[in-house]
Amino acid sequence: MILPDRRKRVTIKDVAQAAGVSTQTVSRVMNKFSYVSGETRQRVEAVVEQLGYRPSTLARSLIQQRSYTLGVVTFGLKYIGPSRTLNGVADKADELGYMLLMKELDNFNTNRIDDVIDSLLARQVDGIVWVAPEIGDNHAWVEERMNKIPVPVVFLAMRPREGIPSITTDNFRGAVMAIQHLLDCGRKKIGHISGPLTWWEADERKRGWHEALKAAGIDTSEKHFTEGNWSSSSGEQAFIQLLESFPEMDAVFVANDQMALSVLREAYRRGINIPDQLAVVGFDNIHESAYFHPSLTTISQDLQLLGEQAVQNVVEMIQARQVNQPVIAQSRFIQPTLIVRESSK
Amino acid sequence: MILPDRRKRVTIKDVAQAAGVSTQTVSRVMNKFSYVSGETRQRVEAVVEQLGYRPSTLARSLIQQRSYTLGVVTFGLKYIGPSRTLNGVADKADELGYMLLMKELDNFNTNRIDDVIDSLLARQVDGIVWVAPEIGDNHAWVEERMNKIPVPVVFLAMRPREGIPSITTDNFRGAVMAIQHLLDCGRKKIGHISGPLTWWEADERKRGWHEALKAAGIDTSEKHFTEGNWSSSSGEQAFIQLLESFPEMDAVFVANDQMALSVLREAYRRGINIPDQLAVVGFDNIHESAYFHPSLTTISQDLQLLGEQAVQNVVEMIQARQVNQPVIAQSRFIQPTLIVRESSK
DNA sequence: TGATATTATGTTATCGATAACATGTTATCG
DNA sequence: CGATAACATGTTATCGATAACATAATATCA
Repeated sequence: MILPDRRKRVTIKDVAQAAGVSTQTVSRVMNKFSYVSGETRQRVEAVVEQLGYRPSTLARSLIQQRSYTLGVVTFGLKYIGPSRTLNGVADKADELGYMLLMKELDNFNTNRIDDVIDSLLARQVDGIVWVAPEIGDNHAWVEERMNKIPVPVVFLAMRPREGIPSITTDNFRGAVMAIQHLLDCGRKKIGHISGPLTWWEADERKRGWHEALKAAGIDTSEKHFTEGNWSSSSGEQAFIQLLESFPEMDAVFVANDQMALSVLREAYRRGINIPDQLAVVGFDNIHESAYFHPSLTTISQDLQLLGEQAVQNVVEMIQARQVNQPVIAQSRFIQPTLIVRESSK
Repeated sequence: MILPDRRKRVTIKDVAQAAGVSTQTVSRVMNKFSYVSGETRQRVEAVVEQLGYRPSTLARSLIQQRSYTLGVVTFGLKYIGPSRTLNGVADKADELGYMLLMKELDNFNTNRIDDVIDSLLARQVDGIVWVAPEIGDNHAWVEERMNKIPVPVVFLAMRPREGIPSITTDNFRGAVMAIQHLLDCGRKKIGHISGPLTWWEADERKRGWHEALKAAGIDTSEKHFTEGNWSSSSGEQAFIQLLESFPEMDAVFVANDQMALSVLREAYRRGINIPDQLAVVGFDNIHESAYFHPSLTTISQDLQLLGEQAVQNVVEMIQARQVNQPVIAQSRFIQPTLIVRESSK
């Protein structure tokens, strides 16, 4: 069948006229429910097909005060973590019939955050998923302004706050699991290479390292960890530094797999056998880590799932609001899992 | 300052009433141009500030037939390539004052593609950036339907087609550069591990490998390459198979860095020295490849830039159309670069 | 100084759809 | 068989903004 030229948009009026009915009847046909006779329905449907009519979601959103669109605020999309999360968000949104209006943050100043929120609201998003992580005080605005935002918002990778919906990997528990595993392997001198400690997630992982060791009666000090910035290159530096300040170290917990990768390489260069002399545990379980040499023991977090659940959450809140149910804001944790590979034993 | 409760939206009418002017005057103040007395302007601006009024982009889009929103169609977001591209798209869109309406494809059937396009158009996107790659005949619809789509569309990672705007890394040239480099290193028996050959990009890289060798007077046959699916695990399989069918191989060009990673590992396990016995060149230049062991020689493609240029392109086409200029559809290539590291010499 | 241009503001129509209300026709039932 | 419910369709108001047109006051110039 030859499709009609779509250069000028076909509107509900065109259809109504061509079918010899009112626009209201066309609307009824398009939206299924309510009474339309079989004959009329068929006639209208035929015209719809023939003209290639698609209702304007825009116009519908305006009158219904509802857009079936979610706002997504991201940060660091060029890294794999945020994009895996975004992927989960996109899949779930699609499944539930929502589109995504995306906004990538570049830096964090509060003015800009207001703009971002406003620009999403100006387009009538029904809810917002905040994928950008908590860094420094970049979420300071949350407590103050949340109740001014007229749609549900769910935060990811944010420190749980009373009365504000959030969902995040349990970074603390993940780190504890990593340390526990190393202790089980008989290691006692466990160092840590952290992510940038302004990041809440990095801080949690470091806290897990510290607390788990403390619980095992082992003290940690400044000498036992160094700070990276998530990148492989920073990991290399951090490792070299750590070797100097903590030479007797027999295991290291690295805050992400990228940094762990360069630990593996640098260890090899220096003739440090992994895992015999030094056990290594990463965090994230990126696809490649199973193919590092040696393959990397790591804490797996399901970011895809995280994204999906966040969308599920917002949509539930949207629906609850529709029927005027009270919306309960909850903070949820998703538990990561330990994947044991060659780099530890 | 205490922000007003945003639970009920502030409209232009509220502002007009509070300021004692007509809505039109408020509109004039918001949109700068046209005559408004200084006094009135100030009064209106004060009210806008006080009520926290933000115009509804939705309503504006409806009347202006223009949304300042671009549709983005992605595929495989959980992989790093597409997300780097998306990052470029997001940055540039932001810079040019556009928002992004995102749609992630899961699989490819033509019906769904129609739906995707329709759902974007129903929201009045001003243009579309098609980030999803060409796989099999999933772009077959393009030639037939492009002229029915009433807004500019730019395709990425698509075989250039007459009259259809596209922009893509020059995969063929990249592969040729890789092979040329290996030839320059004195290698003559150069194998190839390709991506899935239904992907146009994978096919181009393979073609580059084949043609470059042919130009150097070296024949290739079925035995000299195997096919992977981009993943590290498939790369491992493909490499093992290739070692069997092409044991005398002294270099291998691998279609992406993930697969190259497992080639490095498997070679190490088998005691094959890299680069002495076997030189390895990858493709993509992912962040980690500089930290592989040995570090990986690779072809770097700037996906961020690709995304940026695509947006630049669509926006130019949108603007041209605004002033009724003819829009010239061009296919553009972005040249990749060779990064020499330890895995070849 | 009267004609015309500029400035300032308001009124009405419009974008494309649905909500709310109205009306007429056909079934159904006691 | 008359009353009421169910079905079928149309008319008008509305969402929140801007376009197009109208009007009035002031400024400018021959």
